[in-house]
Amino acid sequence: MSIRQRATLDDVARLAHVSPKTVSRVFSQRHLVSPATAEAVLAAAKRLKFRPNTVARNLRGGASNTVGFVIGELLNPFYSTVATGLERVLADNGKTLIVASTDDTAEGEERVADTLLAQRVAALLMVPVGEDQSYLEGERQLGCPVISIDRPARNLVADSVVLENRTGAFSATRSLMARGHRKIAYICNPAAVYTQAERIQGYREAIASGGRAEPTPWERLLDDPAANPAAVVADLLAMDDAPTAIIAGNNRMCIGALQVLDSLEHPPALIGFDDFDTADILGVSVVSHDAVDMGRQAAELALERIMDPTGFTRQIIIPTKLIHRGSGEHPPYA
Amino acid sequence: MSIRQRATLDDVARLAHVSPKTVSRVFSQRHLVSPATAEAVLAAAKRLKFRPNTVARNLRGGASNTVGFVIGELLNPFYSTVATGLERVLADNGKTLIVASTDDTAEGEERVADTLLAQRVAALLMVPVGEDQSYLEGERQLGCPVISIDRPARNLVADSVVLENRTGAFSATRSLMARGHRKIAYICNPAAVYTQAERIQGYREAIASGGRAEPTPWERLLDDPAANPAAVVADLLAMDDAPTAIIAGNNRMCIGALQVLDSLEHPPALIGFDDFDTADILGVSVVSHDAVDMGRQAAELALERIMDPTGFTRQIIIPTKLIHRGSGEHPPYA
DNA sequence: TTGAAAGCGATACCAC
DNA sequence: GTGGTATCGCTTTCAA
Repeated sequence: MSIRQRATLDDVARLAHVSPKTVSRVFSQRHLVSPATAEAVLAAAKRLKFRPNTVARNLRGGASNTVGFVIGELLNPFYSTVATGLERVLADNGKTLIVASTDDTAEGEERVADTLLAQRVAALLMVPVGEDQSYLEGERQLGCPVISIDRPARNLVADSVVLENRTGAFSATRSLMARGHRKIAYICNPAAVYTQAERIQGYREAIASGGRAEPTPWERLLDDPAANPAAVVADLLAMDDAPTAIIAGNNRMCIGALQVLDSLEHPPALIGFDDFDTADILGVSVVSHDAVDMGRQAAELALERIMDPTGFTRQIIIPTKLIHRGSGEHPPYA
Repeated sequence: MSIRQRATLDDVARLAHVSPKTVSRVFSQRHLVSPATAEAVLAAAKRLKFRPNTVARNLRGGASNTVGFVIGELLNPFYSTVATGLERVLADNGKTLIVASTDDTAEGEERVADTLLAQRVAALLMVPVGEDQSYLEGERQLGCPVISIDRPARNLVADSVVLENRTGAFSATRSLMARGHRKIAYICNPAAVYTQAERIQGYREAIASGGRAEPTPWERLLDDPAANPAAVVADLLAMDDAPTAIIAGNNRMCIGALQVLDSLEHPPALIGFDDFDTADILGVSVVSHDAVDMGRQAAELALERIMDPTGFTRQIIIPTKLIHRGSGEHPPYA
């Protein structure tokens, strides 16, 4: 199984008896070449199995046709869904998507961003993990736009696309209150991220709007990746003054809660954040959003910035929506 | 917010009063440069915010440090899970992952593969969609290895990583038979893909091993993306001779079946293919597999082939495992 | 409409 | 240890 040589533009030119430049034109500005010449060139290209090299092509321009996406963990369905939206828009615009994971660490983020920048991505999309993205400021000034997804970047001028977290949590809480709940818990893990800070805020505002001044004793803001969601819920329910309703700050906590609630005769009401496949079967009410659209909008923002790196930065807010499926609509059982 | 120029290796050389070649060495073969010179170069590089350009670097070598992954739909958790495994191994080996979706069409596959090959990916990983991948034969001979994931490529010499589909379906069927089931249905959509062909085969073999020669009347092999899984199940259950157990050939069909079964007092037994997040909560027995590992193995195969494009192709089989959770272990209710 | 020549940013080969 | 020089594959002036 021998390895042949790859044909270059020059090879094609030679075979077609034209100059390299003409071949180049055939593959980029066909209309500037006479039909006869073009045909001859294409025939030669075909015979040699010639394929233009995008990399060499972009070497001139400075930036490539690739866009980087720095993500915590592709395994997380939320991010892979965002990636789907990104990829669709980018592909439609002749760009390809490079994905790189940070393992959810700040060092990982910087390392990975570095790799992507070395590839001269035309734009850098990222879900920030670290506390500080100022290390990207130089690149931004060098013309590589940065778009922050799901959480705003810190100490860096960057466009961002985030969810309507606060309002989402607020509505969920108010919805429970409207059904008579007064003892509403909020559980999440990890808690030290922008999205949770916002959601907690929304929860607290709703609680406060009900006349309660001090924070509730039912907040469980964990920050231990190893923590067992089910145990947290079990603890809450064992309280003397147990909550009659629970808001789960994310997917994992919601599913963890379900494991406990499933076996109860009179479970507390439950509303999750982030929709999931079997939520309708399980009758779980959730604060939902369109993550594909989030990716799409981020990609469009990126394309816009690639065209024009100057101009004011923008923040796009993706709406959230409370979906009623039963688990969050019954009154307190006590 | 002015756009500055990006510093090149030459700029650094000039500032450090050394030749470009020396700068190059500092960034690739540091040990060949005297510590003093290296330090001076690094200082200059830092001042100019110099970052080596991977693209230009790879221009010489012929192939890049990128690996392409052609996928039907990143939205499908199975594929995004595979992508996770891929990315981890590739990142550990200094390669970056480019993902591109085909929208599950053969034309899409070819178009997307073309884009990736034009980027000179060092290897092409793909979940084949079309009926024929012979169009890649030329590239393979040109030194770009192709690794087929989840289904073997057709008319193309390529390594592949697939699941133990047949045995998985066989075990599931036998397990149901061991619990007294004789009327076992198999439902899937789409049916015209390798994985389903294999699983159906395993199902039939198990049925045959029970002494039944002719095919069962409970096979529902659909090929209509718009078909409603729940309706298929409802139809089955409405039969005079309704099945007492159902095997769902994939995730979507399994969840569709659940929607119907959930409301029945004496539902038929159910075993799904592909695990999912809430399967344990719902008590759904499934034929499970490790998709992250699948990606990992595919990536390792790719790296191996990049090093040595010759040699025999291999097929790696990822084991499947029947997980008992209740839905598939009860006897027939009739 | 077509072509010659000079890069793009880095590396490799070969001297010193 | 260090430096010239050609080169990777293509595109962009600028002429013809």
